[in-house]
Amino acid sequence: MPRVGLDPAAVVAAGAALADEVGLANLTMGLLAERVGVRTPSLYKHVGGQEDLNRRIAALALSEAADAVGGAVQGYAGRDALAAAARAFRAFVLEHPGRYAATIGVEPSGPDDPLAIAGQRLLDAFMAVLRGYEVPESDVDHALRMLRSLCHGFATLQVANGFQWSADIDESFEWLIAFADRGLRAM
Amino acid sequence: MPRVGLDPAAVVAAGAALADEVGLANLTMGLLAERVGVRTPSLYKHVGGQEDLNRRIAALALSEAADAVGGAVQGYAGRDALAAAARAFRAFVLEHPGRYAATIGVEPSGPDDPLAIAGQRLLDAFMAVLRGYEVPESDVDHALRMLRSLCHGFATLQVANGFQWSADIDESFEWLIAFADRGLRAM
DNA sequence: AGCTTTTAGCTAACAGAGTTAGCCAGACAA
DNA sequence: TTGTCTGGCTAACTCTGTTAGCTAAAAGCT
Repeated sequence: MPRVGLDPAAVVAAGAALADEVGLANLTMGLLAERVGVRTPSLYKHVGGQEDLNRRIAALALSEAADAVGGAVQGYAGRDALAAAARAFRAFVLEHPGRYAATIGVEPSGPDDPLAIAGQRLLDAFMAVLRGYEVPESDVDHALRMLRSLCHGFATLQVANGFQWSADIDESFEWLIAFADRGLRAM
Repeated sequence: MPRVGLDPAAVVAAGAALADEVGLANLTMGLLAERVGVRTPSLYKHVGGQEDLNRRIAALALSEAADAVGGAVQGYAGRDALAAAARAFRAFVLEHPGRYAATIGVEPSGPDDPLAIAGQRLLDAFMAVLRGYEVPESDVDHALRMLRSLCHGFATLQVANGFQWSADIDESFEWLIAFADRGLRAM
């Protein structure tokens, strides 16, 4: 038996990539094993099982999303920052629908769970956007939730093909950014 | 063998109720069969299988959501209508998380698919809200998608326990309604 | 009522996915 | 070289979805 030299990170990365390709619902342990060149039970030497795999993929996805959004915002403020963050977030979800889907419904076990840390980093990136607007301290949490709901809702509806009729989706997203910008500036 | 007198509608209704109780991911054919007092294979006399069951639950959910939102809007206009629609939608998702989850990712097979009809009815209910604002014809689609993204995003994040820290969630939702109202009135 | 047809329930059986147990050889350290 | 650790393997089990084929209850017809 030639050793493949796997480790948990490699398994999780392959799982995330596979989830993006075939959809999270079709990510099976057998398929993942085949992809990394190993028999199914061998995966259990690296991850605890399907639920653990899902959590790790989710943590990876949130971390990558935080990097993408955080990086996109660098050097911008106000409307430019908002647009950059929103576009980066949506692009990430569209490019990595499987791994992003893994983030839905998972709950961190504690404050030092990598999942919680990655999620917080993503929130921080959006928080940085809000700093470019004069939103009262008491409204920051609400505004953050609004931004998150908007971006998450739009992106997930789009990947699920939830927008049926013909109007251009990119145009709608730009419209939505402008809408949020006007609202935030008017505070 | 005493006949139970099932029919597709009863199976779907029971499935939707069970999904709300145990979560869509834990809705199993065996569990549903037990719930309706029948052996598992007997379910296949009424629904085509798990995928078909999921589609039917989704159609039921969208239809009920359309009724809830449409009913709530009756007699209101402008901000009152927006608030009524948004609250009714979120309340529905919070009360019926399982059946609403079934709507995510399903695609209608054609224009006369009950799924498409129910989805259109829900959209129409939100469209009625927009009629109370002076939004230009060219922006209606974008505004509708914005409302949908907001409501869908907020509700799904909340049922997934996606809002971590302490600020009051109901308060955030009311803030969000006010935010959308200001933005729509300013067009 | 009696006969036929339909059909909703059943048991049996199978396929596929997740998981565990236990073995064995490759890699590394002394 | 030898011993330990560990990442791979096969075998086996459970649980879920599904199909096939049977039987009796209901429904319809004369």
